[in-house]
Amino acid sequence: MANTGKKTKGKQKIEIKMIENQDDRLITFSKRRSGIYKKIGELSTLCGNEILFIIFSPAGKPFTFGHPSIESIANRFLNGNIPVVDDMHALIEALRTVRINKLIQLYNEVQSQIDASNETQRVLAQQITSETDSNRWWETPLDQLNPRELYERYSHFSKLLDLFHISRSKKIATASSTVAPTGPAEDAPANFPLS
Amino acid sequence: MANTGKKTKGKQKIEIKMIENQDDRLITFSKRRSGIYKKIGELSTLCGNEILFIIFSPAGKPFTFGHPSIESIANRFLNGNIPVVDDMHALIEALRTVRINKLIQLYNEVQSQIDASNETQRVLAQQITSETDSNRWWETPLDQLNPRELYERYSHFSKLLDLFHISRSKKIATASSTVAPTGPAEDAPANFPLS
DNA sequence: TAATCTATTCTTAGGAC
DNA sequence: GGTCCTAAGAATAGATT
Repeated sequence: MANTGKKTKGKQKIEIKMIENQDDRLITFSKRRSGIYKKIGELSTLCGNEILFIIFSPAGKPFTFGHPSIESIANRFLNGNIPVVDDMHALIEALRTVRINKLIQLYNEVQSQIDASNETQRVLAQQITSETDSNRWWETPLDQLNPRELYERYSHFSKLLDLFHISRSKKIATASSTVAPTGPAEDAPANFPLS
Repeated sequence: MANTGKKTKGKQKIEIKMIENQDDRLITFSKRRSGIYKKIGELSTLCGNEILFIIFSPAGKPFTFGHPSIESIANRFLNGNIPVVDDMHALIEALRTVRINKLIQLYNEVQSQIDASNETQRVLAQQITSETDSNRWWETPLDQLNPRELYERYSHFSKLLDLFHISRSKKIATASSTVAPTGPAEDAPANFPLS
């Protein structure tokens, strides 16, 4: 037979650079992301460790993958499973671990609030236009590590919200007492000024 | 030649379950972690997206891998590169993205504070025993999403610190004003009571 | 501890549906 | 979007150095 008999070209070597064709890029993104999920799951199982994986799609949408459950990470310290603290260094390590776990837990809370279902999405959207509850998640500060930066961000947030006539009549609850009052809505530029 | 001539056994198939032998487990952890780093880097390059990867070693030590720089993710929103917000859903998405980016930034801050160098570690340890600055990082609350839980945690922290005669004379600064005063140090059980 | 080796398994690019 | 297929490239278990 003159024909090679090969039914497909099989895997081809590709150069590691941005895939220009959007369809190919999306396919590759999906395939390789799954492959990484699998590898993460295997590594977690093989080595008994805990993993958080966050990836932003080209469109900016975040995908996460945690192994095992992220809750197990967050609860490790709360359950009293504190590593033997036999010196100052170990204490610092333990506190760091807690802090990181808290981050993960926080992330997961946000994630579950948003991604739970389309219904949740609808409820959130409804709340924006009808409720005045100041305890909504996007209005609570994430932390107090950098009060100044946090203030600036929330100032931006409040402007954004104003642009959409959302929070005109509310105070933005933050850890800082010096948050500027949110002014009336203005015409909305695509990029609002930063200060 | 009766000998097979094979110099090694090559890659063997393994069952995906906890590797009991600690040496093998550590080797596998190191090898596969590198492999995942590589795949993440490739995916980021191929598809132009941004990735954060956090993995806790069996000993609890966190490893991170971000592609490209984590700063680029955190700054995306601050730089005014806000996606066109043409409806309420998109606004929610944008706010969520900011929130996640803030988490990433926070994580990175903690990471850099701790991992920068051994010297930083030493300085921190020294501060524990000699300074009274209430703004030290491990005493500032991460967030205010769950004040009750935060209070409980810091109550535990203060007990831990007491056990090591660290913070006997200080108040633990928290977002809550109802933090229990830290009592005198007691004998240190491996697992202190949770309430 | 880290790098190297090699045979084998695993992953995946490119299609087809 | 998802599945299946194949063949070739890539990763890696087990060992050595």
